[in-house]
Parts: sequence; structure tokens; C-alpha cells
Amino acid sequence: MVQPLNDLPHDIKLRLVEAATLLFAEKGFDGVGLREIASAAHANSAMVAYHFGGKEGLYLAVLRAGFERCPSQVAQLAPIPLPSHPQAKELALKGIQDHIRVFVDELLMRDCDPLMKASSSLLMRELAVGGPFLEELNRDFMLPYFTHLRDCVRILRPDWGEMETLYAMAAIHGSAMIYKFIPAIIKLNAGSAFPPDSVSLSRFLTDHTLRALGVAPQGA
Amino acid sequence: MVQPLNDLPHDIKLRLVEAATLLFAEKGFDGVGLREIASAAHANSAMVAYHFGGKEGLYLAVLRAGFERCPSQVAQLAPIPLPSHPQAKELALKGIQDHIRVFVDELLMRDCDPLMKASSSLLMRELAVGGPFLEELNRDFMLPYFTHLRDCVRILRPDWGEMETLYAMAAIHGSAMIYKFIPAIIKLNAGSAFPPDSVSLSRFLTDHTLRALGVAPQGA
DNA sequence: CAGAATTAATCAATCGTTTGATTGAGTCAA
DNA sequence: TTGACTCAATCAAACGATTGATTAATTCTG
Repeated sequence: MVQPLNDLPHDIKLRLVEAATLLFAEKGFDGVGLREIASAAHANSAMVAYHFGGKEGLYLAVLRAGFERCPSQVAQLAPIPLPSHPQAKELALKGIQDHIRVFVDELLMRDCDPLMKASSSLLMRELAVGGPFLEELNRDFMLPYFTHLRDCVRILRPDWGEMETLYAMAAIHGSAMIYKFIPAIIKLNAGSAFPPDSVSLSRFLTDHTLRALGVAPQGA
Repeated sequence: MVQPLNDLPHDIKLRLVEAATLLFAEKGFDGVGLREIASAAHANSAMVAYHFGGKEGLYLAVLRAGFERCPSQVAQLAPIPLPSHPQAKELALKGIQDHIRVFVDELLMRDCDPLMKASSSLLMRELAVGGPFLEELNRDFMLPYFTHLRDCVRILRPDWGEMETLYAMAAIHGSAMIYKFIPAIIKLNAGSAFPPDSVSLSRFLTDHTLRALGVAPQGA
């Protein structure tokens, strides 16, 4: 059998999707042409129309591949009991800790692989602008985190109304997501503290958040 | 004198900049053509090259106009004293309160005027991707806030190292900026709590932050 | 009139897409 | 086993449309 001449995937569809992932993430949908993508994938530009129906079809395929490349770790989180559970408070406290650890890990860990970093960047962009994938993105990525976090906050702060709970949830997630949204500015001002270390950041944010929720052990 | 036929500015350069601001914010730099911009501005597309030297020149003019359209309110903040000041702690506490109020106000207030909202969106995008305006944006918009906030945190938590201080600063800003970064997702899950009310949000974030810094009055 | 401002028309380049030909592997009757 | 046929995959080339930029003529203004 003839071996592949290089380390590119043998499947041309896969090559196109991966090359397009990197280029779309770098230059945006309108910023890159099919010829450049096809050239990077060592393929003919007509293959885009043949396999994906066009440029938009390729973009959708890139996003779908990004879904599968960035599996959500939220399933690792232990389910949160009802507020009436005898150990609800303790479990919710641990729920916050686990939530932040998994959330930060998932955010920062994706930067290891360039392809996963590009997919993550594209998905984040879709999250921000709210394209046609908004509901799918919300369901697969954010909603499970929201549900888990809301259950925890409701147990720890039963005195809060819906508004305070939502404000708190947004504050917690924003504290971590800011590193993905304005990394350039943070790097410019943080110096050696960027990129943040996953372990130290999640530990700090856990303490920070538990204090903010008013449920931290005294003297922290 | 002939009156303007519509409510557009008389100056054609201003018309082009304002139309381009809205369209660039909506579709991105590559997503809109000069003819569409010129048409929206009731001008000839050749005016872009004549007045701005080209499409990139127009984009730079749009960003510069955005600078002036979105003046930073950070000058309102009272300067933070040295840690040796006898009332440093009290002033730093008030500094955090003012910081969050002004920061949230500045973020949310810009959504009133469509033009200011578009400029804000464009500046935010530049903040995120780190274009050639990154240093100017950082100096005019973020750095004054960073400096003020770091001074406060250093006084309130002198036991913290540089890393913890930076983590805290990012957490505080991220808690507010998330409403500008993923508004679509928040709106999808928050229901009636979106868009957030500037007053209630800054009040919540102030309490939230003071607790997180471990300097809140007991029993909050 | 002189110079700045504005226009319609046009430029070369690039865009996404389409076309027609070619390849190579599989199918099946003879 | 052969030869004719099918079909998906791939290619180079060209399509019409649109891009940003440019030109030359025209209008406005002081």
C-alpha cells in the first residue's frame, strides 16, 4: 500500500475542515478565501462545493467538528441534590468548588492543541455574536453549567431572588471567561501572570467565589 | 440656503464615518463593501478613497471617532492614596464601590444610542482580537481602570502577591464585562433579568466584590 | 477663474461557484 | 480473465459577480 506523502489526514474532507478551522479562527469567515483554505489543505478549491455545498456548508462543518473536538466536561460534576436534602449545603459547597475547577480547566486546557484552540475560539465567537448555532451551543456547552451553578447558588443563598442568583452566576462565569475574551489586554497588563495557571487560577477563583457568596470559612 | 434633505449630518466625512460605524459593527470589516457604506451615507464610494485614503483609512477613522464617542468616565474616580495614608483602607473601600459603579455605568450606558453602541461594540472587538489599536485602547480605556483597581486591591489585601491581585482584578472586571461579551447567551437564560439594570447590577457587584475581597461588613 | 469636492465610469484583482475532463476503483456479463 | 460500463472523486480552467481602487469629467465654492 502507498503511504500518505505527509502527515496530513488522508481524508480530503477532514483536511479541508481542519485547515478551514485554523484559517476561519485566524481571519474570520469573510477574511479568508476558498483558494487559501484549499491550498492549506492541499486540495482543490472545487472540493469545497463538491463535499460541503459551498463556503457556508464548510463553515457549518467546521463548527460541528468543533463541537466534537471540544467535549464539555460538565458531565463530571456530581448532581446537586434538592435543597431539602440533609447535606444539601455541604454538597452545594463542593459543587461550587468542582464547578469552577472543571470550568476553568475546560477553558484553559483547550489551548494546548492548536486545532482545539482554534475550534474553541470559533465556538466562543459564535457564542458572542449569536449566530444560527446559538441554541445548540447554549444547550451543549453553557446550559449544563448554568443549571449546575444555579442549583448550587440557590442552596447556598436561599434568601436571594432570581435576579441576584443570575447576577452571581454571570459574575462567576465572567471571572473565568474574561481570559478567553480579552487575552491580549490581560497579557499586556499582567506580564508574567499570563497565561494563567489552571490550578492556581481555579483555586483562587474558588476561594474568591465562596467568599463572594458569603459561605466561605471565616478567616480566609 | 438649502436645508439638508434628511437628518443626516451635512459633512460627508461624518456621514461616511457614522454609516461605516454601524455597518462595520454589524458585519465586520470584511463583511461590508465600500459601495454599501457609501450608499448608506448617501455618498459616492470614491469619497472613501478621497477623504480617508481607502477602506482601512476609513476603518481607522471609525475607530478614532469611536474613541471620542465613548469617553472614559474613569477620571471621575477619586485618586487612591498611598497605603501609608491614615485613611487608606476607608478610601480604598470607597474606591472599589465607585470603581464598579462607574465601570458598569460606562459599559451599560453606551447601549442607549445606536451609534455609541456600535462604536462600543467595535472597540470591544478590537480589545478582544488585539489589532493595531491595542496599545491605544489599553492606554485610554483599560489602563486607568486597572491602575485604580490595583491600588485599591493592594491596600485592602496587602497580604496578596501580584498573582492574586491580578486574578482578583480580572475577576472583578470579568463579572461586569461578561454582559458585553455573551449578551445573547445571557439573554437566552436570564429571561426578564436581561438587559441588567445598571443600578441593581452595580450594587450587587459591589457587595459581591467586597465580600470576595474579604473586606465586607459582617452579616452581609 | 482656481481649487476643492463630488460624480459616473472603469480598472485589475479576487471572490464563490460552475463546468467539463480525467482518474481509478468497483461491477458484471462474456 | 477480460473488456465495457458505472460512478464517485478530483482536477484545471473559466464563469459572472463583486471587491477596493482609480480616473477623468463635472459641480460647487470662495
